[in-house]
Amino acid sequence: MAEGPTINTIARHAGVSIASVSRVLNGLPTREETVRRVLRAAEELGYVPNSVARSLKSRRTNQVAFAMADIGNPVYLAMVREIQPVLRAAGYRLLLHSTDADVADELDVLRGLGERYVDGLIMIPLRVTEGHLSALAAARAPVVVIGSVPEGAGVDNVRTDSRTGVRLALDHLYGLGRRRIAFVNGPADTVPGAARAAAYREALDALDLPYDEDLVEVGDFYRAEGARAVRALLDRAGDVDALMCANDLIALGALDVLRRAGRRVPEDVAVVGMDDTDLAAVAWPSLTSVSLGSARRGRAAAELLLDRLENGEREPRVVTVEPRLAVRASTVGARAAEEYGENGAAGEAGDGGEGAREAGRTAGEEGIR
Amino acid sequence: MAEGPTINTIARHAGVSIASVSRVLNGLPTREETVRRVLRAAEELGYVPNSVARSLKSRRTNQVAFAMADIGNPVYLAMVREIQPVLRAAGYRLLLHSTDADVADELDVLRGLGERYVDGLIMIPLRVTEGHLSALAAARAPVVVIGSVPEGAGVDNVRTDSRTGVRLALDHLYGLGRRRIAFVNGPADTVPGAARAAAYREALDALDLPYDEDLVEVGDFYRAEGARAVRALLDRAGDVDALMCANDLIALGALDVLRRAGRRVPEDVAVVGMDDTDLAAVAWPSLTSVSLGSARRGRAAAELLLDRLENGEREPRVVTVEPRLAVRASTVGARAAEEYGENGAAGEAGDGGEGAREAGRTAGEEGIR
DNA sequence: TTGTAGGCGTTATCAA
DNA sequence: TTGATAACGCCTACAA
Repeated sequence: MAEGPTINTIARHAGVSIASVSRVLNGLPTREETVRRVLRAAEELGYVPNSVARSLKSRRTNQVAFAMADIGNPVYLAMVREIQPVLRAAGYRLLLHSTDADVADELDVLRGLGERYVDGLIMIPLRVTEGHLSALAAARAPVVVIGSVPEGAGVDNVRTDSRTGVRLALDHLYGLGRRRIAFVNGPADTVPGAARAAAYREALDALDLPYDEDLVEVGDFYRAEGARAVRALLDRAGDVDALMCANDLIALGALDVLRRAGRRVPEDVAVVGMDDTDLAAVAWPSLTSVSLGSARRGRAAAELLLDRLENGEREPRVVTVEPRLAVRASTVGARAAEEYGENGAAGEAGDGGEGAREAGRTAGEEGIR
Repeated sequence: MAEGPTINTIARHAGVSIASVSRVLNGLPTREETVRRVLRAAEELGYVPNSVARSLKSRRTNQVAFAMADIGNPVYLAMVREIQPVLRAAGYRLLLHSTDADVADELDVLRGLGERYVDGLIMIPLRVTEGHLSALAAARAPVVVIGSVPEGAGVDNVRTDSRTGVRLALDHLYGLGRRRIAFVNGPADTVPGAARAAAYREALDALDLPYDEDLVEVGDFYRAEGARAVRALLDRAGDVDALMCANDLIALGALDVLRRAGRRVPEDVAVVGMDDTDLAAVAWPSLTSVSLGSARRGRAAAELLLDRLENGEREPRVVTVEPRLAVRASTVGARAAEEYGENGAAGEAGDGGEGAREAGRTAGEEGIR
């Protein structure tokens, strides 16, 4: 761990000034003889430029941060997987912040931009408070927010459209002849919780189905909670023939409970999840799920940020990613599901940007394919 | 995005020297009046110290990098989830490198340490070449390697023991009365592939079971390949009564094929995976899997690195994480599996360090629980 | 073509 | 207790 050589060391070694060293290293016009001597010295000494010093001078770190609640969440994970290569290709390193869905943490991250340890930030706030808006306005580096943010927040914004998403699912279920379509939501006081609840009512309306309180259960966005909620639902409304779940984990819990209750999926009860995570394809029966385009949102966010880093002064932009329905066995049965193709959704990563990259052979430690 | 204030700005504002500003900001003894003026100016100007300048001076970045093949891989993901909070608690930011399992990339990361953009590195090399060894020896910052590394490599090292892992699985299967235990491996020329192949032979030996070439199939570490391999196996050795799969994805592929072939799991064929990823608990039937302690390995690596950052000169240390068997339905049946507890393995995160942290409510975008 | 010198924002030393 | 000043490693006018 010897102290590394600096341009000073090289200058001495090569018998030139540090300015010449810098010039050579940056490819500025220099006498050939000098170039040779500098390069040789650099080579011999194993010189590597100090990025911190360079950053201080250039005011760029070539680092970008991504802040989300928890990297263990498959939705955020899908985003990271897209964000990382895009940034990397542009020469940026990726820094990860797990905010644990804590508002104070999120605000800290925003204020932390003043430390200038990154050139920009992609963030998914749990919810958007007043504090967020003022912190965003005062941010000392470009920020891209994933998740809806009010007009005039002054930041680039990537959204999805859960309204349409829920609508796709309910239309699908309706088309399959389902009429008693229950809804299992997460907490109503979260942004997505509220949005999805509203979307459910709207979709029912559009289909001319009555809104029945007995068919709605609110729990949390976890598997165990999903199970609990579905048990409650079945007790209360034994005639449900479809479950719209506010995310895939809830849906997995639903599958567990239905299986134990002896209800066949999808014959007796069809189940739809949301987010179209990797888990949907692994579940049995495989899970029909509304894709909210996590990967595409991640990619879009990265691209917006890069663009803004080149071009700091353009107007803030809003990108909306359209939801899709990934049809699988939990609504149409295993046989039909195969006809839809292996996973229903048409290439989540979109536009030739392949989501699941070839990872070579990691031997027992591989991503899903 | 106005240029931020520096200690110079504050000094002018407060009518003191930059030295005084620095002192106050660092809590060094200062006259109270001066403290007040500096703090007020800092407050008014919204001063935030520039971490780049600070790093240049202090020669510490408070950043640590984690380099693995692909963050989408559930095994690495489990590691990141442990590494992140440990580092964060110690005041370090986490930087992510996806090497795509490319040796050249890995070496680049090691050489890149010379840029001093991080204080240390945790890395999982795909395989350990000569190049790795010399790059490790020349590394300009402390490195912790996850995965076996030869004695004398001079770096901290976290390992698992796949030998024992496979042994646990085969003992379990044997105990259930299985005698025709096939093995589905990934490429034999990878480190884990080779290790697991050897472990399988050894475990057979220990059980006095014959090694039967027909019972071994080599493919890749993916679900589709696992499916292919198992089809081949069934064609060739229809009497297999158990499948030892070299990772969970292969095992998932196996479940698909068995289901289609009308073989009941576990009644006709028991299936064991490896790595005990989140997917194992989601699969149906839920998958018995050898846990190689991904989370614990991650945590151990982070702790080793932190220790070394405090104490640069101690001897390199080797930590070995013991494998465990997570028994689930794919070997003992759904009913019995429940008696083992929800997922068989006794708290993978170990030692009170809870792996699956409460993530609050992320509303539709949650990790598995 | 090259070298000297100043500055990026901090910290730390040394006089005053 | 405070201020001037010199680093940290690099880049870049500007002068030679």
